[in-house]
Amino acid sequence: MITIKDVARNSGVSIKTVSRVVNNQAEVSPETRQKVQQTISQLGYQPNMTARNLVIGQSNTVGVIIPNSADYVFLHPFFNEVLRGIAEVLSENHFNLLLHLAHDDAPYARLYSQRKVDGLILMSIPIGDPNIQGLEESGAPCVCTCRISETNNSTNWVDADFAGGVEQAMEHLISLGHRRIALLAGTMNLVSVRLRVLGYQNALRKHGLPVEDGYILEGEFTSESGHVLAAKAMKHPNPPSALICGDDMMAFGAIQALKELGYGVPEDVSVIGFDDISLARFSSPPLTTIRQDTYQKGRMAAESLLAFMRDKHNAPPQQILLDTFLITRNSSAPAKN
Amino acid sequence: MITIKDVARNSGVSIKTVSRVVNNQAEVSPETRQKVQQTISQLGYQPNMTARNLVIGQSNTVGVIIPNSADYVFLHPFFNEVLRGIAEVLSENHFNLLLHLAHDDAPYARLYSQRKVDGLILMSIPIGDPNIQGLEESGAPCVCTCRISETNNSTNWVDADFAGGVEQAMEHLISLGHRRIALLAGTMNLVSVRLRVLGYQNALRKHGLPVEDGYILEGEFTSESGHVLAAKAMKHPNPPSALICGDDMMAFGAIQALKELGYGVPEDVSVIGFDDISLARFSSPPLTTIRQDTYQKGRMAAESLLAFMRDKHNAPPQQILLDTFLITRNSSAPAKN
DNA sequence: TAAATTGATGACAACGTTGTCATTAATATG
DNA sequence: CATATTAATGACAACGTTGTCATCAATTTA
Repeated sequence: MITIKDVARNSGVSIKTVSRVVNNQAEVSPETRQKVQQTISQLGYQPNMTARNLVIGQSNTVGVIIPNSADYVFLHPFFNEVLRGIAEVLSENHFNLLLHLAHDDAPYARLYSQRKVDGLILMSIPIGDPNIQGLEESGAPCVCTCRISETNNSTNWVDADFAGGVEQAMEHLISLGHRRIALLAGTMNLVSVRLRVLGYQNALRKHGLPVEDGYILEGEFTSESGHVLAAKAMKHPNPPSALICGDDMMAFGAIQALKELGYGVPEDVSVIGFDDISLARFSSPPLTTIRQDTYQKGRMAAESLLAFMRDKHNAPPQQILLDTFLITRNSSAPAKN
Repeated sequence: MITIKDVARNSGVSIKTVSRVVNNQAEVSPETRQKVQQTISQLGYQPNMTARNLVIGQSNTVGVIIPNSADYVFLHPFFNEVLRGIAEVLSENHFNLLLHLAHDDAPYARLYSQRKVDGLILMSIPIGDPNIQGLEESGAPCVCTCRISETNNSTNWVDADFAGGVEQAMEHLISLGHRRIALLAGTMNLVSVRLRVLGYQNALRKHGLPVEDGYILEGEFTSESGHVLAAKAMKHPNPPSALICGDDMMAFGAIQALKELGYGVPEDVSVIGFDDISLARFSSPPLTTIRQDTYQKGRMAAESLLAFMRDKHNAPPQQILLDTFLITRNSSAPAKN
């Protein structure tokens, strides 16, 4: 391995001068600079970042935490769009991206305490995650792509407007004449899911509609879960004429279940998804859904973290709410009666 | 920041002894060990991995390279399954995962030269990638989830059996009576695509069928491309009765195009995909496709790399071919005539 | 002309670990 | 009992950088 010493010896200067050239610092004469640069490319020298990081006391790396206990998060189609947004921003800012699966037994705060990363982006952390406390104690700069609790405003977070999105879907359905609308929600230990419920309730209240018992069904963000919950919803004594699903995967499963039960979509039952993943328009019928800009979400999360890291003392926690958009396709139609 | 010195001072031993305790080395008396461990948890000491890595001369990190010039690779649904496989194996082996988008101007060999990673996993690198040479010169341990060239056997790689998979699909279609089968391939600068073509040609030859001009269409792994190519295929003077697509996304686009042109799928035209992504069974009709175990592919790639890194000198390059499986759903049916 | 300032450079410590080797005390061996 | 061996520990160098400060020559200022 070629080190800075080799370069120094070969170009007849001190290691400090080589360091100055490598880091593009001013106080080097043009001749010396050129001589050193020539030696560097001749020897193929590359600075050892580990040594550099040790001295400057940071790693130029950001950790991205993904819960692996809930497999669907990692495998969910929206996940790589967020990740891509994050990766691009980090790359533009010459930061590395350390991808880390959260297990229960490996507290991710260690990534910071052990100086592997300078900050963390947390994706879809469930409420009550035991690692959160250790994380706060460690003092790691941190941004969540979800709120950690509904009321929390001491953390940085970037969220889609889940409540607003569901409200949009409700407005759409209500304007089509639907009055019996069920919500196939995700796991209630996610704030994003609780916010969907909030939006659902807000819309009902606004239009003076009753909150029917058994119209809010809890499940997971998978097609299987959507399948199960849709079947369950239709067994309700007063079955709904429309379903709003926690995400598009659930919606796909729900549509399949409805078809199996002999319901036409959207003739008998309207179905609305959430996310607008790239396949939403290939389902049958093409899916009406609430679009969230997941790529942008990733970019914002990374930018917010970098800004916070640069200016830890003065920066107040940033809380960013991203707009959602109703994409009307063919899975929603006027209510029958 | 608490360092090893603080722990040493607080427990009245030398830093070397603390180091021994931290690294669970044998030659420490039980009493000393306990005393030190107590101080560690009392002070909340976490070793600085940067310093450690500097001394031991490795980073315990593996880089995963994803080309970002071809966006579809990153955004492709199969990608996170591979990544998850990789991430799990690395995590099990206490390695970190550095995710890196390949741009043209940032040669990824530097990740190794600069000691940021101990080895690399390359995903879907196109033929003629200018970074490959620098990578070989750097001597970085390396595994590709694709072959870099058809004939290359000096690199480690893990591949699905693309040729065999397409051959399976061909056998299936031929047994259903199809004789006019087109291949909607991906970009020809990927070895995996060339291997698909190879499988296609093998099957034709085996059954004494002619290679019809204009039946192999080049495109991208996107639904848009599938849409365009399917339309193009059906304009052929002797239009095909079946389409084999480079991946499921293309198949979704192709099915949509066929429907728009008034063809029934599978009554008029059979369509077969590749990958069996989780949504393949939600398309309409549910998609017949060649399944590849992408999660396993990720695991194998990571395991192969770790094995190679442990034993760089003796280990010959590993070349692993993973089986594919035909999943028969409803998008393929007997030929009409 | 002498003193002060500037520019270019290098010697050396520091970052927080681990590796090497020496030292000491306790134990085993002849 | 004297010597050899083992176990436990620590002093110090090393890893490859950057930061601090000193040095020296060249220039500017008074």
